[in-house]
Formats: sequence, C-alpha cells, structure tokens
Amino acid sequence: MGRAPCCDKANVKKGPWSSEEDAKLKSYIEQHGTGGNWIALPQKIGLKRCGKSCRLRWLNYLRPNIKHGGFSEEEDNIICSLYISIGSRWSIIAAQLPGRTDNDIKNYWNTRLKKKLLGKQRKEQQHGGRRNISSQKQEILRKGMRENSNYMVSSSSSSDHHNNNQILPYWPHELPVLPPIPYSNEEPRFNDHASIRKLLIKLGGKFSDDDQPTNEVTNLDQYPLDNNNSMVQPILYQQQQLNMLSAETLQETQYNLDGVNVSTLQGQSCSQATLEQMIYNNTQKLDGLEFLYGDILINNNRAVGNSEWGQIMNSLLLPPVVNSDYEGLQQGMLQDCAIDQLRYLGPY
DNA sequence: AACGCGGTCAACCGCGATGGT
DNA sequence: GACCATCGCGGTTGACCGCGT
Repeated sequence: MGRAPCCDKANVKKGPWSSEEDAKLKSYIEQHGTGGNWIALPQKIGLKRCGKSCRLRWLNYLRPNIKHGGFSEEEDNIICSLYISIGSRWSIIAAQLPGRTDNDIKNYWNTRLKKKLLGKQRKEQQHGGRRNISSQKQEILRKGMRENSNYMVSSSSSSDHHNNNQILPYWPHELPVLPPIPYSNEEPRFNDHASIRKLLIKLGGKFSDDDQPTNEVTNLDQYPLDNNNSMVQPILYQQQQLNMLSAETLQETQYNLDGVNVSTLQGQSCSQATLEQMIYNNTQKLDGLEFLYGDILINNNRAVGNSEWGQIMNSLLLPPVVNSDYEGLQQGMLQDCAIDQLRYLGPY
C-alpha cells in the first residue's frame, strides 16, 4: 500500500503560478500567516493548488527579501566552502546566505558552479595541473614546517574561537563554520558529491578565475601544519571547526555517527570508552571520509572512471604517499578527534 | 523563418523526519 | 509504541528562452 497523496491530485492545478494566484497567496500569508498548516491553506483562500506547492511558492518566490540571481564571488566561495564541509545540504547552505533559497542555490550549483569548477580544472590541466598542485602542496608543507611548528592539538580547545577564525581568512566571521562530516557513499563514483567535494578541496575550495598569484589562501592553506605529520591536519581542522560549532547548529544539522545523533549525546552521561568505541567503529568504514585525508585514501582507492568526472579526478591524483603506519596513525587521529569532540559536547 | 540544441530555473515528486493523538 | 498528518529536504523534470545553423 502506497502513501496517501497529500492532496486530491485531480482537483489541483499544476505548473507555473499566475500573478492572481501569487497575489492571493501573498496577501493571505501577510495578513494571517500560514496558520501552521500548509495543506489546509489553499482551501482557505480558494486556490486550486497543493499545500506543498503553496509552501514552495511562498518560500522560493513570494517571501519578502528574496534575492534572485546575481551571485557574488563571495557567495560562490561560501557555497563552495560549505559544500566541501557538509555536501549537498542546500537548506543549511541557504541559511548562511540571507535572501537565498535552497532551491536557488541548488540550481545555481547544478547549472553554473559545477561547470565553473570544470572549467577551472581544465585550466589547471592546461598549465600542468597535476604537477602544479603537487608542487604547490610541497611548498605549503615547507611553509608549514617553518611557520607552524608550534601548532598543537590542544590549540583546538573551544576557547580558541578567535584564533581559529584566523585560519579561515575568507570565511565571513558572522557565519557559523560547519565541520566536514562523515559522508557515506556505498559505492563511491566520480560524479557523486564526495568526488566533487574532493575536487573542490584540491582546487582550494574557491572558484576565483583569477590566475594571478594572490594572497588568498587555499583550503590546503587553511589546514595549519604540524611539523610531525602533515596528514594530521585535515583532522585537526575538522576538530577546530567542530569546536567552533554552536550547540544550536549541531542540533539543527544533526550529524550522525552510525545512526546515533551527535546532538543527542549532549548532556548525557556516557562512558568515554563507549563513545570512543562508537566513533571509532564509525570511522572504520571510511566511506566518504576519504576526503578528510586528502590524497592518502584517493591514492589507496584508485579507481578508473570513464566519466568526465572520472577523468578529472584521475588527472588530479598524486603519487602515492608512503606511510607504513598509516592505519595506526589514522586510528589514533580519529580517536583523538573523537575525544576532542566529546569534550566539546559535554561532560562524560 | 524554422529548427535544433543547450542552459536556466520554477515546480514537482518522493521520502525521511517530526509532532500530535 | 503505533499510527497518521504534515513538514522539509534533495533530486529530478519539463517549460521556456536564447543562440547558432
């Protein structure tokens, strides 16, 4: 037995809205509000529309202070950065861009930004992209060795919000910073969100077409470097970002660890060992987490894609990173990360 | 002028989440 | 706890438009 339809399909008008319908809906909501029931609303005002359709029309078009089109470079970068962090959660991304709707951002991403990304990647290839990225990374590593030797895990304590912001130069300060979260893809493909995100990370998470050298830092720069092992940095970065999250944001976005909502852990007493184990078990899967490790997993998980995305991703692959103790390191990092997350989430 | 094609975007659809009973 | 109605989200569709041939 299927789900009952939300409205009588036969008596409901579909397709584009007329100006009369718009006017009816707008004036009613402005005077009375939605009444907390979208399904009943169209009958109340004599619209032959589905309640869901009314809601969508209001949210995406009629609502006051809606902006359409004309995305700025800064908005591009925000969308891009958030996409790296949280994936295709358009509603959350839209919440960070006043006046923008999730539908708008989704359309903008699918029709423009993704292509912009492709174009930029081709440019990189024409300029010897693979070697460029590699050498750029090495330069960053060297720079990190010199300048960030004091960076320690403890610097990610929740009291360091201001310091943390300093490593996100183009991130508007009023915006909550969302952490990269486990991203599950049972069968990773090159044209899926995770792959696009990896590509974005490789490209620095920015869409500036500017080929001139700038002082803008890439996402690689955003990971402060540890002189012991640079691979730790994305995880530390994740920790920092998580620490910066407000409890409200966490609850709103409801990050899950193997079905356990992180937000529900707040205020609950639970043994450290149990929670560590729980998070550790989750990270064992590694599906989708690979973007947190940059090249390491990409290279350990080499796949041949026939799609355009596949070719792009393959072109970006770097020589394998040799790390005999990778697994141990990884587990240690993840457990440390888990412990730090739990510290943030509350006493245990 | 007619046609085909690709890009854009408003709207639809289905499903999971949520809240009330 | 089960059930139901509704909400909210992300993916997809299809109408429309501009451009090239």
